[in-house]
Amino acid sequence: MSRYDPATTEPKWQDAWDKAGTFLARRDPAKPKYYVLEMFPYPSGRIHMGHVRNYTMGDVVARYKRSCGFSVLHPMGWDAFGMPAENAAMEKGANPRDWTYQNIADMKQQMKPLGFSLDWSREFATCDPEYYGQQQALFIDMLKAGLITRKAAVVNWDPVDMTVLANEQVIDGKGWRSNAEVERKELTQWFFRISDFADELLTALDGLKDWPEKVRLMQSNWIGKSRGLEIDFALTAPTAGPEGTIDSVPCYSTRPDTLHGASFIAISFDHPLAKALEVSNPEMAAFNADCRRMGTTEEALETAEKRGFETGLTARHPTEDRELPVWIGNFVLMDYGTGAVFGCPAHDQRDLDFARKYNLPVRNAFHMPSASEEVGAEALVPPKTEPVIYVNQPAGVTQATSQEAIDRTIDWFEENGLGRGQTRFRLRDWGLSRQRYWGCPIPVVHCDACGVVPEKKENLPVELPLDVSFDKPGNPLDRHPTWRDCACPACGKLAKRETDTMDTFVDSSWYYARFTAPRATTPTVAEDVDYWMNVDQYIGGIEHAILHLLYSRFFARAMQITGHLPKAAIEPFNALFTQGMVTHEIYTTRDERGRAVYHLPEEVEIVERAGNRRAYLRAEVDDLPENMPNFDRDDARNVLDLVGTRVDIIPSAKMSKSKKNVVDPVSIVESFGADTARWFVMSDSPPERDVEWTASGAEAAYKFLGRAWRLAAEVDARGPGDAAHDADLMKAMHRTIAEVTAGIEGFAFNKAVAALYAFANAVQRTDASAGAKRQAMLTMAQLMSPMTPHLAEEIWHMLGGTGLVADAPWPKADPTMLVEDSVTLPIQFNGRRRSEITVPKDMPREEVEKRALADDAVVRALEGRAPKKVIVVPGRIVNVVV
RNA sequence: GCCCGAGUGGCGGAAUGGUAGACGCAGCGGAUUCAAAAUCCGCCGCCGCAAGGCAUGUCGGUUCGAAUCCGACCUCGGGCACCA
Repeated sequence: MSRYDPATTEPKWQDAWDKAGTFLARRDPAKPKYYVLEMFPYPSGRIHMGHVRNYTMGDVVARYKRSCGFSVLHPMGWDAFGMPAENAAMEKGANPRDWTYQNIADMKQQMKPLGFSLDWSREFATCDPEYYGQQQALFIDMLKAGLITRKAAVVNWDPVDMTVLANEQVIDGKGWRSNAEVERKELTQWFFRISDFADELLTALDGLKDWPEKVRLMQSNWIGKSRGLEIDFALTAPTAGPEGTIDSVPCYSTRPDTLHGASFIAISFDHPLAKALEVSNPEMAAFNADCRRMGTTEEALETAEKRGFETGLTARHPTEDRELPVWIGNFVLMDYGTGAVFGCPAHDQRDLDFARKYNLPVRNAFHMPSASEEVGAEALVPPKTEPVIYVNQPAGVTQATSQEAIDRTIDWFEENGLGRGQTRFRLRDWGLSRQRYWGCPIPVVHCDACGVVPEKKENLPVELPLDVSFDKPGNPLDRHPTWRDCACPACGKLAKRETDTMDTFVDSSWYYARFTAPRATTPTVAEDVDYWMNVDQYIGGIEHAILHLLYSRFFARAMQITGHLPKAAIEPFNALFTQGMVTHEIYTTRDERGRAVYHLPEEVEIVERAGNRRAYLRAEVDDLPENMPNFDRDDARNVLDLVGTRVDIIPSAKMSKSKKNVVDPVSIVESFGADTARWFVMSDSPPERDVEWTASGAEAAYKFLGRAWRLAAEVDARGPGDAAHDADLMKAMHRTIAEVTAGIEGFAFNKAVAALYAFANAVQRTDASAGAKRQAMLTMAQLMSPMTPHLAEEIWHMLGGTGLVADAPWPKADPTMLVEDSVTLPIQFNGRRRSEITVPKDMPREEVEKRALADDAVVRALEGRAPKKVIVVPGRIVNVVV
């Protein structure tokens, strides 16, 4: 073979690995284990560059750890339940099961050529009855352990399609298909009691040292521990409610220090008081009904215009002789706190906007020490650590930081029996019921005599029926008579199966544990989870920073309580890495009505001249030679400006089908090979940031791999060389080993790649002996092998390496080869670089200073003045200050 | 709206308190070639003939020294509990 030829070599080495069983994970008590996991994909049917990047990162770590002597577990599976399968069923009449398994087969076929070091023998899909049956067993154990409860929750209800909508199916408050105004509807639902673990999930975050700080912060804020005060505001006129007379409104506040500034009470439209009053007040009922049409997301609530309805009731201020009007506010939710708040406009922007709108009074509870201005358009909300001057503070605080004042206020109210200090969490219980077909059936039965009864474990899995139709909206399980009707597991009488299925987040909350024993007839097996758990390195998108990761952490605890995981695995992911997206430019033209029309990258011709990039529709460019006999592609821009259609280039955006800025990994692998795709996604951009896919970047990656191949093939071509240069090459080699190792260990793959580029330049330019070059290229192959495993095997084999490079131990940098004898120091004059000197590494500070002051540029700059100060930082810099 | 990030040449980025722009792309010049592709060598932040000046989203601060630390702002991205 005389050239780099990935099309033939890549399948060859993949076969070699398969035959040798190189990547099968084995429990090997003689070796330390390492578990690498990438967030498993949803089987959409097509892999995209984001997948390639995600799995390449995991593969680099897996292959590297393997070389370092670890017994590695690197599995792959499919997050296979979810709405797209049902949508496909509705749109194309496909069966969700067939559609999903076909997609899995397609995606696996696209993924295999990339050469990932995966143990495919452990593959499973969450829609396999073998998997979800064990999930049902977990559910039953958790139900019996008191980790699951049932209660009412609000869902998006489409009154036309008579179905529950996901948040993404609600567009501008309307159902995506019916276009009907969506309503809030209460349903009884199953919940995981995750809020019982709020404090534990919060404090345990401190132990997750190898998680990104930002993810821990996001989770911490999400859990939202707060200390506040619950105070009763007595109604001046008690009102008859559904469950007796309501004579006060309890309000929870994290800012009880500002009670003097309270100027109104706002209650939720679902508050018992609101429900009691609306019966006799049609106008209020209409307002409340309107509120109940709002979306269920926090975002919808927070961004909606703040509106209120005055109830006419008043409540007494608990410590001052005045009354506050009671309003219904669309921004107060019954699920939070007590469903009622006191409004303090001066120190809360939302309350201030509300007060200005409805002409409610605004009074300062405190001022800044420097000024005592009344609040205008903006609420006064200084950091809680800044001292402020209080006015008529209930606990008698005059000057203090807000934090101190809050603590003292809570104490004072408790001492005087006027309120209750409380710790609350923002985290709510995890509603897991979904009114959908394509999910894991909730294994319970509703019996008229026995109530809610869990299915017997021997009857698991409760399998989804296959004879379903999606011609009508709603959940087909709900109208499937033979599936729905069943025997009560307790009394044996005719009963009804639960027709709700589980949230797909449940599926992904324990798959990491299942990979340790994917075929077991129990959810997990002790000796396997003992050996393999935890996941040592977890890799996935930042979009999962909160929900998926928090739910998984909860599940690990629940599985420990129910005996499915050891105590040591209570935090399932030792280290977490969140990678960025793969982006691409978007190409648009406008149609006759001015709307954007998107074009695929391959439909666009980019013409680049003098630093300007312009794009044209390729079809027109291809037509040109016929139209113009003297067509010169170099001069295409000028010609195209006259006859071509200009295409606008919109810089990097997340790849999406609708914007047509997608690059298909399959076509990249076909034209350049898997190693090029892998090398490209690892180079240039740091892995936590987004990477922009560019055609020229992919070509550059391909060219470099060809160059590396040639350097190896031509080790002897330039003659025996000169052994006098060997030491320099070996120094460069050891420096490269150190840099690549540090790059992989520190998830800075782009820096590892840069070091390999530099090393290739060094090998190319050296006059060292052929033997030294051979050694350099063998090491180069090893260092490249995690990123470009096929090429590495090829070079290794070509240069006579023993066995597979995948089995060779990772090279170690010799520390004595990394030290330099002399060092070049920049010399600054008043902080600006003027010159530099090269001195022996260990030169004493005084001598360095003397040399620096004797430097021509320094003498010139001093103009005869004496330096005021000379700063010498050994090994780094000299700064002369006058 | 709230929470969390990110902003450095024409482009991707490097430098985490000490020479801003490593390495790569694009571009420019040269070698090789009948020619082209490929390959190889060199140049390459901006202004300036030069000396020098200006430059890390914007404005201010700390420091002998700031891309890096602090404060305010701007823009873009992620999440907001039924998308996965």
